[in-house]
Amino acid sequence: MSTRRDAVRQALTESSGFRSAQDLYADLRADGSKIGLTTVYRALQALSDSGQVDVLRTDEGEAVYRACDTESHHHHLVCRVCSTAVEIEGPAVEKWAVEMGAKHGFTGVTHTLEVFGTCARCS
Amino acid sequence: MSTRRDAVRQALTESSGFRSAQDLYADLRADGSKIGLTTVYRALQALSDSGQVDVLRTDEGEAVYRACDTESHHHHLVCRVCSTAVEIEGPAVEKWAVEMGAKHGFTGVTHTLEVFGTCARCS
DNA sequence: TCACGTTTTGACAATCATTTTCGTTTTCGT
DNA sequence: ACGAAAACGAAAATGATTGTCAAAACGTGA
Repeated sequence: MSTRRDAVRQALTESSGFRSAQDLYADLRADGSKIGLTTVYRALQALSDSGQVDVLRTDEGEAVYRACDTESHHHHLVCRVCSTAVEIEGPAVEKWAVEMGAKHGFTGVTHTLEVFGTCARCS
Repeated sequence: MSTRRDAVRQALTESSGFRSAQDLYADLRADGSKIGLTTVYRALQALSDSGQVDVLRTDEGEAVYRACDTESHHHHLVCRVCSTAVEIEGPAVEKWAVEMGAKHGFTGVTHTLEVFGTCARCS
């Protein structure tokens, strides 16, 4: 739809890692865009609502976003230094989570799982 | 050491779920304590630094704490409604995470994993 | 018990990411 | 081109968390 949202999506796509809203805003402005911070937040909200970008929280509680190749369920292997991420899958974990939930009487089970480390380039 | 820190630890222990600093502060004050919010944050910081309590972030980015039975590595099955949590282990997942890291050249691999659902009582 | 240096505490101010508010500008359909 | 609806952006508001700093509690040696 909007040119602004596309700009945000593209800024995100140009990075292979997770980026914060403030980050993206700074990048866009640095590239000459007159976009406002509010719009960046709105775009990211819309993109994550529609499942086009993944969101996760840093240890400090800041939200970071990533435009992933697939919209299907997956996890990430994230570099602690440069935040670059690789999409990974773990079928066994999915099953394990559901089983654990059932075992303790929990319904509607979901889970969050992220793997962190230092990538080859940053080592 | 301090009575204050013990008060926070106990307030946390009395709950089987994850609680936020603001939450604990409200509880303590409601119980008649004159403790300050700053002190609650300091106590939680110290307790988590020493590994006596586990911390995780809600979707909204708020930090929530829990006094777990074990200090060894484990994960949680958390009720989405009442936040009660059960400590769970997944040996297979631990190995999987490390393997995934190695496969992509990542070193110093760690991971975060939490399972969410609605507990039997809240269903 | 008293004086004094150290640690802990709590009221209040400062931060900082994120959200709201609210005019203004653009976009679209007709 | 025209008006309604959607998108924008600047600035103010929010809310959790942290920093500051003076007062209070503690411990200890005299």
